[in-house]
Amino acid sequence: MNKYQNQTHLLAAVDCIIFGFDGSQLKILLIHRALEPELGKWSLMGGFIQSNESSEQAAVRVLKVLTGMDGVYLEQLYTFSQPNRDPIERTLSTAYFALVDIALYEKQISDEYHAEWFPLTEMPSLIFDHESMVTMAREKLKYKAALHPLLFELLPKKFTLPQLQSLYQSVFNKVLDKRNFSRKVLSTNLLIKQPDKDKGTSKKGAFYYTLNTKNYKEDFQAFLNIIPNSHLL
Amino acid sequence: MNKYQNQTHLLAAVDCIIFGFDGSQLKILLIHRALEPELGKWSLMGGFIQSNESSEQAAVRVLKVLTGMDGVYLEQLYTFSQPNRDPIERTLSTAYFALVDIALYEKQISDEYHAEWFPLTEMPSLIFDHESMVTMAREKLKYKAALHPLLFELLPKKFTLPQLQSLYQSVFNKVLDKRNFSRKVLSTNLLIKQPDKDKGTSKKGAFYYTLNTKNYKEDFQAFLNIIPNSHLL
DNA sequence: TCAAAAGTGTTATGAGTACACCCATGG
DNA sequence: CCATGGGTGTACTCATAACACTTTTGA
Repeated sequence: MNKYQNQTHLLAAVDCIIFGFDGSQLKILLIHRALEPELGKWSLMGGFIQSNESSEQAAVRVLKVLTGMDGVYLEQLYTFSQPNRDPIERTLSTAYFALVDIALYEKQISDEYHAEWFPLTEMPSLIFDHESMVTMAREKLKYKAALHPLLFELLPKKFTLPQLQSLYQSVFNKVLDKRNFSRKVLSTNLLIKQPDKDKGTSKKGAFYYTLNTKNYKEDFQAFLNIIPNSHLL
Repeated sequence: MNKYQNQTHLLAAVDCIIFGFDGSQLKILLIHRALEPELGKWSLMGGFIQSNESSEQAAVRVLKVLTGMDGVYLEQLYTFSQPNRDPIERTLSTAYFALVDIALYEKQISDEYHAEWFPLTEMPSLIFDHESMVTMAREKLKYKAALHPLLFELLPKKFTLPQLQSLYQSVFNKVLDKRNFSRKVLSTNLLIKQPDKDKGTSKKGAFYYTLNTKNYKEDFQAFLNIIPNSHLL
């Protein structure tokens, strides 16, 4: 059968907003753009969708090729489609946001891939509409993390309650009461206490926990309320 | 400057999942597809993105041209990108979902535009991946309506509490207690009681309410809890 | 021995839920 | 006058939020 007649063909790309947490602050991974225009400026990780792949597959490929990351949390965010968003040629971009354990990639990335982690508070200006993408991704992260146990994706396999609390405090920019926090988190039955402690940040040491992955998968849709409602947005 | 070299160009389309409420059930608006392939089968309202418009603008245009609708609630849902989703030619489709007051368009649409409202329970099979789009749209509607005062978009300017409750019950497929429902809804300060009554469904008549549009816009991000948490998903 | 972080318990308030009766009116 | 749907109040339970002291141990 014939192709559709007289329709505008255009390019389709993906861009990834990659969040990491280093134990005290949220960071985002950026690269120096390798293409004209805007070569050398800071940019999200992105690439064009190839003819045989979906946008999800393109996002996975881009992450793998540009950072070595594999198997990280990835979620479609929004498709940006302003006709002039790329000055060279009309390009539609579907943004994905990714959550990674920064420790797994921190060294590797700056050495091999010439990318850089920026604290969200110190992010440089970005090309095209990438700053809107980041803004939207931050909002979605807050929104979704308030309702679902999403932030564990940012932590190592073993983590402590103080680490987890510090992560929530960074994302929501709120100080939380540790007694209420630990009671709520533990009441979800998502955590399994480990026998060993992290002695890195205190003399007493803090017990490690791991995710109960079975409950995690089943309860992902469950509503958490780690954050009091009134602080949600 | 030159165009990007050696990249795959493709078509980009929008498809709209249009929800309406007729007072007792949720409905979706479908049309007979006007193009080969699958000419004559049921389909969502859609169209290709033109060279000078964003996908949002394309969705607004499609709605206007295919149904006469204007100024309705419209929100980007997801971009569907399987390489073979359209058998004729690679086409990326960004799905939008729309909420409309069915009464404003019910007659006009079937007479002028040959589209048809289907109860969600009696939806025919659809072309391409349109059924996945509808499934995702229904989930998002439920999710978002549980947290935000979204469903008012489906009602006329003046509506009664029994109508509103019936709408929530349809969306969540749950019977709600009318005493608790009215207390919660009224406590949001989103409703303004009108002096007149709708005598259509009872002898006593039910008071009309209108939206407090100022509070509505300000509080849209507020979390509602009309639906008890445990029934959310 | 002391400084610094980890860990834990109680109480008060408010939200959520279950539940039943009276009201207004058209036929 | 009565059947039908509209409208309202109360009491119980449970989740939330505020709050302070003890424990551990390396330096």
